[in-house]
Amino acid sequence: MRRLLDAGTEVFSRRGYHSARVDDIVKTAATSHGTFYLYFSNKEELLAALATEVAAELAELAESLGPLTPDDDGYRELREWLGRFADVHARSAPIIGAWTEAETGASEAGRLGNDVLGRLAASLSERIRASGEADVPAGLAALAIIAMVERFLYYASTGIVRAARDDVLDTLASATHTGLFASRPRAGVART
Amino acid sequence: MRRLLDAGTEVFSRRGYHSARVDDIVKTAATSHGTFYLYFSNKEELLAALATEVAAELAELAESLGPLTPDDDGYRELREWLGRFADVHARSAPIIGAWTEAETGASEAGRLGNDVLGRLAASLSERIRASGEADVPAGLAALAIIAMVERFLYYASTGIVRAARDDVLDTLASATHTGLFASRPRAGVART
Amino acid sequence: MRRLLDAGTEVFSRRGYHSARVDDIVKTAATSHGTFYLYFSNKEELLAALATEVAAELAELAESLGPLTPDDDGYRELREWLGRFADVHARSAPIIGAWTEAETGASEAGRLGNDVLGRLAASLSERIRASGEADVPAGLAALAIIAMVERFLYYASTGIVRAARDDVLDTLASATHTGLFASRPRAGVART
Amino acid sequence: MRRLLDAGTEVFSRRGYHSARVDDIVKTAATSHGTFYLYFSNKEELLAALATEVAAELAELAESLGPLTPDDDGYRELREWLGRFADVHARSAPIIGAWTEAETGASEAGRLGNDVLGRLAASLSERIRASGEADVPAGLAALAIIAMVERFLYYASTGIVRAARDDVLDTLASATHTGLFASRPRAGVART
DNA sequence: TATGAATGAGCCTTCATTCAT
DNA sequence: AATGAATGAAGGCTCATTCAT
Repeated sequence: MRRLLDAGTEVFSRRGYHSARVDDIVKTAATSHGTFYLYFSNKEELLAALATEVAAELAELAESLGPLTPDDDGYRELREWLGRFADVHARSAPIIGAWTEAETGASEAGRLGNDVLGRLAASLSERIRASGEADVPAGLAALAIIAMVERFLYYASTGIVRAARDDVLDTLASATHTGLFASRPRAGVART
Repeated sequence: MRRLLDAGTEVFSRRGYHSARVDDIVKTAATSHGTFYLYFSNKEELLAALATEVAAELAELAESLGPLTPDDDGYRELREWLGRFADVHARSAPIIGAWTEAETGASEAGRLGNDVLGRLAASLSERIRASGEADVPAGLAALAIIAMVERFLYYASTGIVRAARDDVLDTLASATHTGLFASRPRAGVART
Repeated sequence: MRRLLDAGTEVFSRRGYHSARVDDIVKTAATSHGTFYLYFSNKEELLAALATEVAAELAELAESLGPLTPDDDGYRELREWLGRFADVHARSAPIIGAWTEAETGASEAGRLGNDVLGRLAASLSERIRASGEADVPAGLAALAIIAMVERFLYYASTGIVRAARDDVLDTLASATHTGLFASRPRAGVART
Repeated sequence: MRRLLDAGTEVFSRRGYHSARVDDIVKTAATSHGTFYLYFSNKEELLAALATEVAAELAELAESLGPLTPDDDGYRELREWLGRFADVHARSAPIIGAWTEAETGASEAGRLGNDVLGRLAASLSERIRASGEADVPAGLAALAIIAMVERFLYYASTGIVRAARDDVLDTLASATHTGLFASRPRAGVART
């Protein structure tokens, strides 16, 4: 069962939902089709289990963020957290991608994404609020930061961004810290 | 042929690559399977054509960005450009998603993404450099900003972020402008 | 499509519903799986189509019964009709058997049997009533006669009854005619 | 083992041969797959055992028929016997049906049916012969009567015939008694 | 150019049977 | 004797692609 989950992670990550054949998973796990359907009632259910695992990891990650401050301590905390984010992201992104592709109904997938990302954003907002600083970003801004982190890590994993891990993390930490503590809303400027 | 391209856009956008059946496309276009294979030698080729179209639109978008300055004019320019980005993104994202899902080999897909995103990032860098301001972000930072814009628009389209279009654009313009002109690299802080 | 129906008749008759493989049917019809599913959305639907055909044949058979009288003319009419019954039964029984085995829900199957058998029994009752004779059998008795005919033909087809076609028909005609015109209800006799 | 036989009776009766899963039987019997294959070498063998049991019951039933006479005593005897037939039939018919569906080769199934039904018909003939009456029906006619009884009980069990048990038995007793003592062969009438 | 009926390889899923404990 | 996890052959169904008209 663990073997099937691991095999599923590997195969879904490599091929996505539709291209992943149960046969691949079963061969990777070195079991039989029968065993697969003993533990999961279909291909989608295995993916759902993986998505759930991954969502839990991300939720835990959200909790692991310490208090953020404008000073170097805050920066360091952020940068370390982003390092952990990068690790979790490497495992979770392909699974969430496959889950989105499977679209068990946008409802499920949407809810998963909503929950997880919302929790990450909430963590960010909360940790700064805890530091008592001004310029606390609205939920929207926190989500924008999460968006940047998530997508940039994806660029890095794809090779669209070709940079060393440390440079990637520095860039993100810097941009994020700036975004959190130096945002200057321009609401006054006319929209067109 | 145009009808097939449009039908492809619609169906690939709604269902992704694997779930889109040639039959769906053909019915949407009100033609026959035979005609489909008269113009495209297979399902993937139609998608490739769409991806190319979409890449061209994004390239054009990249060119349409005016000079960026730290002042309100620069902000306004940025905000307007982001409005156009949002429009193009709405059409292009599902196609690029489908193209990624199809992954005729990461090579093609990667190259496409690389080209397009690189061009967008290059535009950003260039436009600021043109304004003669300091703090010109490295290519990496420009890509981080693109990442944020792209993903945040995706959040908005999915409903993960539930906000009015103007709020979404304000948030992005603000974060982007800040990122471009107020970045304070922390290279000095020790990594852990 | 006709080829598929004929192939279905042959294969379902020989093997029943569950043992009949779509592959057998398709090979017998000299077509492909694709074609099969072009005309029928699944194995069961083909059988349903056959059951409907067969039900129509039986309904027609019910109508083809002429007036029955106690005399030799009536006997002759009955005997001829039974001959036609035997022919139709030979084709219909295996299909109805397969249909029962498939049990699309006893509802459908039950309804089919009910309709068809009810119509046959109604024909019998009606034709005698038309002859103005006494001893008109109740619907129940008419059904008992149909039961006998149906099952006895089955015995004959299976080899449980090993007799020439004419002997089988004589036996049935005789028993039926007697049953219709010489029934002596014993309602007065105490039940135990 | 008894538990397995009972479970088999229940499950085969409810679902027929092919739709009955060994798992269902094993769960109903509250044992394991391993135990199943300890007593029966395969699914079919369990059914065969049940068919044999049922055949024995029917053979016993055949023996239990007393002497038949044209008078009310004979009628009463017949009617009582039919009551016992109805009971045995309720248990045996689904099993024989499943056995037919399994058709380990028509040979086995045919032989079983042949034996059992032949024995029932023989009993009927014999009991009348014993009464010394004329018009002793040929084996064929006796089988026709058995056919009627069997099938009519089936109609009643299915709901095709919707009548109270007593009405069903009265109808059968009446028709049978008539058939046995009032048959007027029409061998003289020309066949067409 | 256009059509759409036909094809068949491929994949998901089931379930009778086995065997190590 | 009993267990039940594991096996894998078998079969229903889909859908991209072809080709005769």
